[in-house]
Amino acid sequence: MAAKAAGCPPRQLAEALVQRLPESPAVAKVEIAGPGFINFFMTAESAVSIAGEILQQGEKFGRNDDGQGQKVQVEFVSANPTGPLHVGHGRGAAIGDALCRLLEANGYDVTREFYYNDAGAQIDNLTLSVQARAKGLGPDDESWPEDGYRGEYINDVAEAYLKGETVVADDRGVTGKGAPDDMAAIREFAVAYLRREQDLDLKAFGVEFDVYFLESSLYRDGKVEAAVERLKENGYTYEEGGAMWLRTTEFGDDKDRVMRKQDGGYTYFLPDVAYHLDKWQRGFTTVINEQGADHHSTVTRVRAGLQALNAGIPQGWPDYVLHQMVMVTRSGQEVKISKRAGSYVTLRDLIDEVGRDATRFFLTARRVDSQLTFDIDLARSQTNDNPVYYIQYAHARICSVMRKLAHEHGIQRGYNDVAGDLARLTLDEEKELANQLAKYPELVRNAAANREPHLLTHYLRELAGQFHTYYNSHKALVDDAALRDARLTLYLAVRQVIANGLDLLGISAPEEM
RNA sequence: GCGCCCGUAGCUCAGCUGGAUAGAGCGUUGCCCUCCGGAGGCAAAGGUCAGAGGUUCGAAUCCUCUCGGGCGCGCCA
Repeated sequence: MAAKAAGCPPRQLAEALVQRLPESPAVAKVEIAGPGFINFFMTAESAVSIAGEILQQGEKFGRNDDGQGQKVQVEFVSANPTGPLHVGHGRGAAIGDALCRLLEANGYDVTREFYYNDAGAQIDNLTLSVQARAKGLGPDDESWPEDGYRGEYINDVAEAYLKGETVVADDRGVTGKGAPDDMAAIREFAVAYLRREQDLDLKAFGVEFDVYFLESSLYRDGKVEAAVERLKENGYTYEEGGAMWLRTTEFGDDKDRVMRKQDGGYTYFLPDVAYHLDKWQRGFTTVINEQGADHHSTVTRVRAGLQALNAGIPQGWPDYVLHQMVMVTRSGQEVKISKRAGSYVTLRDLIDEVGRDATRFFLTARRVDSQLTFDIDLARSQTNDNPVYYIQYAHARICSVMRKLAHEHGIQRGYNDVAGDLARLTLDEEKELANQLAKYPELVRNAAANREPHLLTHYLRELAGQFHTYYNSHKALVDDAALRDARLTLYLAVRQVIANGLDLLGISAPEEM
C-alpha cells in the first residue's frame, strides 16, 4: 500500500524499511519475502508469555472497553405468537444472543428485546383457527377458516381453552373460558398460551430478554396515531383507492406503501415505524435487528418510513443482520418444516434431541448470509466429526490432567495459577499454540464489529485442534517440575480461552464428559 | 420480470475492508494404542475458487454481465 505513495516497488521499499528497524529483544529475526512482505520472527519467549497474561486476566481475557458503555439494542427472534418456535427462530436466537454476548464483551451496554406482534390480522386468524378447533372442526373441513393455521398445536390450545386451564405468561395468568363463541376470550387465551410455549422454548435454549415489547402497546399508547400524524404533517402521505399511502419511493423504495387499509386498519408497516421511532427515542443510537432473510424487504421500508418522520434519524439506521434459511436433515433426508402441515421441527424438538450446546453451536457455525443445513445425525454424534464435542473435549481433557496432577502427584494447582518457567516452552507446537491464543482478543473485536459470531466457532475448532496435536506429541506431566508447570500454564491458558469463547456462544465448558 | 443473498476439494464449509504455495473437518487411502481420557493423533491423494470480461504491480476477494440455487416482490407479518 505504501509503495504507491513512496513511488517505488514494494520489495525495494521493504528493504529500506528493514534497514531502519530498531533492535528488539522480542524479535528474533526479520526477513523480506515475496513481493515485499516483511516477516518478523518473534522469539519463543515473547510469544509464550501470553499464557501468563491469560491466566492473570482469567474470564476477562479477550474482553475490552471499546464500547465505553454505549447503549446498544439488539432485537431478535420476535416470532409471532401464532405457533411454536421453529429452527429458523432458533438460528435467530442463537445468532442474536451470541451477538449480544460479543457486544457486551466489547464494552457495550446491551438490551435484548423481543417484539411481539400481538395485534393485526394474523392474530385474528389465530383466533378463528382456535375457535374452529374448539367447535370440533379440522383443517380439512369445508368450513375451516380460509387461511387458518392447520398445525396440531392449535388443537392443543383449543382443548386447554375448553377445559378452562390457566396459562401464565408475562407474569399474568389467563384462564380459558370454555365458550367457543367468545372471540375476545379465545384471542386472549390463545396469545397467552402460545407465548408461554415460546417462553419455555427460549428458556430451554438459555436465551433471555430484557424487554418484551408488545405491538398492542403501540396502539394503546397512541404511538401509532402519533406516527401517522407526523407523516401526514410532513406531507409524505396521500389517499388513493380508499387507502392511505406513504411515499416511501422518496427514500429509495421501489413503490409506495399502504399504511392504512381500506377497512381502516393499519398494515404491519406502520406499527413497525412507530416501534422504531420509539427505539430511537429510548436513546439507542445503535440498534441491530436480527431477522430471517425472508423479511429483507422490510429493511428499505422501515428505514424509509423513519426518514419520512423527519426525526433526525440517520439514513442507514437501524442495522440489520439477516440470516438465511435453515434446512434440517435426518438420515440424509430433508425434514420439511411447514407450519401449515403437521410435520414441524420445533426448536424444542431439536434441543431435546441434540442438546442445547450442539444446537447453539450448529446454528451459529455458518456465516449468517449463507443457507444452513442442520444435520441432526451429526449434531447428535459424539465423535470427532462433531466439532462441539471436539472443542468441549479439549477443555475436559485439560481439567482431567489437572485432576491427575492433584490425585497422583498430590499437587493442588488453581486454574489461574501461573507457574513454571515459560522460557522452557520452546517447541514449535508451543509457540503456535501461544500465537493462536494471542489472536483471541482481536477476534472478539472483529466478530462483534462485523456481526459475525461464526468466527468464534471456527477459531475454537482450530484452537482445540492445535491443542489435541500438542497434547498427543508431548506430555505435560513430566518429572522436570519447571517444565511441567510451564506446560500446564499453557494448558490452562488454552482452557481459559476455550471457556471464554464458548461462553460468548452460550455453550457450556464441561470439566468432564 | 424486479430486488436481496449464495455458488471455493467427492460432501459440509472457512478465507472475501485485494497481497506470499487458496485452508479445515468429514469421506477415501495408509499408518499410530505397555504412552496425562482413542470422544485422540500422523500422513497421502483430492481445486480451471460457477463462467466471461474489467480495474490493479497483484483478484477467490472490488466492478459489469451470463449461468445455477435460495428468499422476497399482499390493503399478510
